[in-house]
Amino acid sequence: MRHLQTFRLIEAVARAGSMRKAAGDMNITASALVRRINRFEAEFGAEIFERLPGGVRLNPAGELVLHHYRATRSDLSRVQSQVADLAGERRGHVSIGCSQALIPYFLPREIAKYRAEHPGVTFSVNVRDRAQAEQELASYSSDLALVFEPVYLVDFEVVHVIPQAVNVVMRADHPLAAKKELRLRDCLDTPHIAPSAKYGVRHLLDFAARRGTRNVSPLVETESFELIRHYVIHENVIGFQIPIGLRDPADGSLVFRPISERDLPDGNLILGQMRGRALPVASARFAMQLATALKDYDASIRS
Amino acid sequence: MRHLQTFRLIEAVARAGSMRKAAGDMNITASALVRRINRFEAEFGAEIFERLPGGVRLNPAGELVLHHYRATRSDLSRVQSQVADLAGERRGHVSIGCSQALIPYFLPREIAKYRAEHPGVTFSVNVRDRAQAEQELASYSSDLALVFEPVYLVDFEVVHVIPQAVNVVMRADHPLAAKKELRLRDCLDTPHIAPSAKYGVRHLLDFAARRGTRNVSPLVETESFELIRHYVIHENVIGFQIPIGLRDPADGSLVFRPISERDLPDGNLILGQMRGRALPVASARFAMQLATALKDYDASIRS
DNA sequence: CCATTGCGGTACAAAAAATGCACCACCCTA
DNA sequence: TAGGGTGGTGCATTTTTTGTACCGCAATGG
Repeated sequence: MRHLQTFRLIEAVARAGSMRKAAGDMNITASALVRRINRFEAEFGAEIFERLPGGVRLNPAGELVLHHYRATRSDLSRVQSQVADLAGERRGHVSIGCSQALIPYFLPREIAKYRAEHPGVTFSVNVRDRAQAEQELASYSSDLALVFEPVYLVDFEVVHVIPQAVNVVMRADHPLAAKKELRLRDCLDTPHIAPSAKYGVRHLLDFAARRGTRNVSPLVETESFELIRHYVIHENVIGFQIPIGLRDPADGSLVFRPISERDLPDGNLILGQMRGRALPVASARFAMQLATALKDYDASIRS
Repeated sequence: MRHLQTFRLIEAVARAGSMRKAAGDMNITASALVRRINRFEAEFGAEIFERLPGGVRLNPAGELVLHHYRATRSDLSRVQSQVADLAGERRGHVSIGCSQALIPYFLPREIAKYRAEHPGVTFSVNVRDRAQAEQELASYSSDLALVFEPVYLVDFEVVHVIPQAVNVVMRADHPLAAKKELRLRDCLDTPHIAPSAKYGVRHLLDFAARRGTRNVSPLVETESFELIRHYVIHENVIGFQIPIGLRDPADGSLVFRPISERDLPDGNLILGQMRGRALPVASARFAMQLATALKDYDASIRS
């Protein structure tokens, strides 16, 4: 939609922090860009950038303008999506920010299932930590967030929530594998590998450990749960993950055991969107499918 | 804002029902207009007008596009208003659709009071019946509605409400003027002049009369409450109006008496806006002032 | 301390886009 | 069947936008 071009340029300038850089990014001359910005400011009635030596920065008015643009763009794409729906084309794009645990099993299955019915719908899936996922909802960078233990910013609206207990991941021959349920102290006493602090699993572990005046002291700390799953095969230590990110391997080499609820409360896996936003048709339908799938999944692991 | 020009043209075409007429209205050639519309449809990905012999009409997709435009325009003007507020200019425009009763006394006083503090703010005030007022909120044609007994469409959000009893208006020498409070049957038995059916006062009267198996049979039926107030001076009949549209004249020629609540329940005078819409700063502030004024007014007539 | 570098901004010509004019095919109506 | 209305289109013209080459300025780095 060409009538939003100026806003796209404004966004690029805000991102680049410099008109000349932004001009390069947008394949345009700096002079043309400068004039578009200046003309917009004149027409709009106020400056939207602070001119600093060495670049520019959005001022508060500019923040408002940028937010208006993002809301407009989002609403327009919603309209286009609804129109495509009207015409029976059922096209669209769904953009999701999610925790790592959803990557290996849950989301691939759900996306494939959705695309089987609506082949015209495309997806973007990005791993984001709890804060990032919510921030991207607010900037209309993604339509949905599916995160473990979100931080609950003001604009976060919960669509569906299921509880998930933190599980211990280890080799089948690990001493602790014999027990059906583990105590937190056993886990902390044995060598362990843990995710870094910005993830919900670690957050819950830290909180529970501190309550028992203990500390999580991982021998390896990582941002990758995939690393955790694979590392425990090579060195016989324990790792942590939530069940939705785990599946018994065919060779039985890995086992998972929940940590007793006495020590560690269940965390929440939450599907959310930006508060008050009208999602595009495809995203809204997919969110509904996800909510159903989460509900069924939760029912299945409880039975 | 020039980037919305195409949408303005679309709106004009939708209003005119013909591209050539719209082209005339917008001081542009039909050819230019046709090409802009066609280019927009190509870019948008779908037709937004039905081509009929003898003109064009918005199709459902077009309705969505037009609604998007109105929402966008409204949000943009909200942003501009907020920015002006940031800059301490305190400019803006407030657009109100209201019932006739508010015209003579209440709104002029409140608007003057507001403008005394914010001289940069301009107003448009239009008399609308109950359905129109709400419909104009939905199309972003007005920011606020202040109506007696609204019909409550889905998108109507109540900001403040006060009860108002239907009053009888008559000359001081009318026989019924002797009583402090009138019964409905007395009013229906005496010659009366009444507003037409689309107004809340008549709606309440009709409803109450039918309950008593009676009929409102006005000797003059009018859409103008001003006519009612003046007519009862010339022919000694009774008329109806709500208190907020009435004030004792200096010469004591007119008197007002409430109809007993046993016969006629109080109606609601309601200040509302479009559901979920973020109003421009000036409109939001004025709505708050109106709510306070209504509350004070209600308290004063009860004491 | 002065040359260099990168910044936003601007004059002028070239390129691109929008517009106006004349005209077409079409459909309804008188 | 003729006439007036509709949406749509080729072409020359006008308006707008862009690119090139600059300017003045402030920070930076030898």
